[in-house]
Amino acid sequence: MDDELLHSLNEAQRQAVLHFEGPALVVAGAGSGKTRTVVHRVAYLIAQRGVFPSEILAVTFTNKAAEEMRERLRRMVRGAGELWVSTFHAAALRLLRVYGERVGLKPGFVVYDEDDQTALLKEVLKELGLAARPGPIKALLDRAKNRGEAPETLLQDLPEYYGGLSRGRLLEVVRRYGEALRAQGALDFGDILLYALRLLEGDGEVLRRVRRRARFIHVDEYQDTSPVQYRLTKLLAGEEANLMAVGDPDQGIYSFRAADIKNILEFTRDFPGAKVYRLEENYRSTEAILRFANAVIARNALRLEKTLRAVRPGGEPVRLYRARDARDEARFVAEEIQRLGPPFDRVAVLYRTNAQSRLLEQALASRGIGARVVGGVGFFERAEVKDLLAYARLALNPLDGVSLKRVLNTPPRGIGPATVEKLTRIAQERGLPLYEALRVGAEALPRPEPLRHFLALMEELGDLAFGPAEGFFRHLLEATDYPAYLKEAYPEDLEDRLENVEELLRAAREAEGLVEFLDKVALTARAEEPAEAGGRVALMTLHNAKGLEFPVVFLVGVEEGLLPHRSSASTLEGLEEERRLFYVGLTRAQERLYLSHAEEREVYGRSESARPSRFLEEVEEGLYQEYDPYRERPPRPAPPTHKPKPGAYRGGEKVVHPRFGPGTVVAASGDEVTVHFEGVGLKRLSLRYADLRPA
DNA sequence: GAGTACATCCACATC
DNA sequence: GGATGTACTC
Repeated sequence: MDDELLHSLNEAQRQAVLHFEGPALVVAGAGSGKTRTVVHRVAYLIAQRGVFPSEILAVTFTNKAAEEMRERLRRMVRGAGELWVSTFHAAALRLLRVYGERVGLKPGFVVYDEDDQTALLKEVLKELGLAARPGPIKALLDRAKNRGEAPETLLQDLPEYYGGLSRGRLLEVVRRYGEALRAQGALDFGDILLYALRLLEGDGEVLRRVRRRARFIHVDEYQDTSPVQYRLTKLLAGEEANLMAVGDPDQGIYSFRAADIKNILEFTRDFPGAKVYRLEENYRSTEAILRFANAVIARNALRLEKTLRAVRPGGEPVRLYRARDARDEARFVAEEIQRLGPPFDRVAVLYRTNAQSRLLEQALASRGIGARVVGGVGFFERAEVKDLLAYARLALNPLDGVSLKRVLNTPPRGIGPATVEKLTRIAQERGLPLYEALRVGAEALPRPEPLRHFLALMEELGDLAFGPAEGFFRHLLEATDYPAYLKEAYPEDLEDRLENVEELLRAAREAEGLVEFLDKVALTARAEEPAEAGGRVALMTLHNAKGLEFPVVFLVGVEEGLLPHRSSASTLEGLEEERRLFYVGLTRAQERLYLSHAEEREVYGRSESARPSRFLEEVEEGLYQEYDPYRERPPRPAPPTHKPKPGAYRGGEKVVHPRFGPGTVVAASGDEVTVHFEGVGLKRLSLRYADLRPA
């Protein structure tokens, strides 16, 4: 790298780039040229310090960020192919594919995604005869795994009953779940990092080898590292600690994944002698936008004091639109985008929750504005794609019970719930994996043909599993007559589903083998789907917007209950994280920033009044402008329905239900009422959900 | 075993 | 409003 490249950097960036050995923390404010700095530093290490590309590891937050960095390095550095650029999860999985057997993993182990994890938990609950829901237990498990703590430790802090289960029961479920994963040769997301940690902690030889491959380490988005990721980093960095952590405590937004901004706040304590570099010049946003953002984040206490300076003076004022309801808000967004005109891929609409995307999509579509939703229900979560992937996993690992159950009768082949029940019993009684129980069943059960059929199919697929991935799927489609099944099962959106199948084949074509393909799929975040902008507006959650930038940003739903979200507003930590989330959204904007809130919003399909976010009140009025392109708006229509609140009934009232018709309230307590409907009988209804009106 | 008709419970964000 | 689970039918 020559001097010219160094001169294209500002002073703080240059200092960071020139950092050589020992620990360093780069506190990089939003839009301060963070990636640029890291890329230059890597180039500098190689060109000026004689470091080999094969000695450098760069950890990014998403696969997409990894790809981008790899691409930028390829253009600057010779031998860039030798660099190890990857997410924590991908790096760990790669280690486990090579050394996994040293920590007791079977060669064909599979990675369970969230759905699989939930499915397995449900099985465990059923097996233990418990009626609890899997959701809260899953959250608990994930938290324990991300923190690297035994579930017992977390359980101690819980109330005696959690998710409807006693602590003892809960522990039983957690243990059984762990056993089931092991027996099936499966890892969940948390396990990937945990097993890698165990491997490196317990095997000196592997640790030495990996350290040689990672003499110089970069960790991006360090504020969002979990305790387990922290331990992995610390372990790899070792005594030498040629570690450069890059991040911004003001953008830590993943505490629900056990990320802990203490990791970055305490970096200099963890790594004594660490140099700190501060990138505080913001090249992205106009001064108007930045002043607003700075005013918001200044309210937080848990931060490293820093001031982001705007390089771009002036700019359009930040505008606030007060919408009547979410529909009005969506209309405003769509019409304003229309007013601004194409190209529309300059625009992003950001929201707190995925549920908010629907009205926005509709409003844009009805005006002929193309939109792409980043995230949401991802490609690899579509039923048809999951079916085919489940076959693939099962072919590689017959122990995988979750996949087996998914495909056993998909397409329907006469193996219904009753048969599955019998097979499960056989498996439990004889201590066999479910797949082996199938073989037993094929001999012992009264109707063995469907089972024999299925076993023969899986044998065939097993033979193909180590060939090219695309060939595997082509054979699978034909052998199961899968397209015909889709036609039968989903006549209304057959086209879409066939297109998804095609897309899967295309993706498989680019993979080397089935194992690599499945690993890649497992680690590919929903947000990272191939979604070429192509002149379309980007719609996404605030979380998904991290690391991106757009000339025009709409940040909608800036309301109490949404931002800050009702579930996080009760603690100081929660509130500060919500404020950081808002801050992340604001700092995505380069030139124009619109905020909006609605005075009424639907929650669970029922309209509720909403107040503007407290975050708006915290900002001086001069920093934004109220904006309403509809000066003369039509008079507000009367509220569509008035739904009774709990306590509205005592008994004896005449009411009307949209489906059951007229009836009489028999009893009421809180949200629950019992109503006698003429010709229907007694019904227990929840006032929150039922559209019950006085007659 | 498979299809339909409710009932239930939701959902905050994701590698 | 919508996905998922169940209870009931053929």
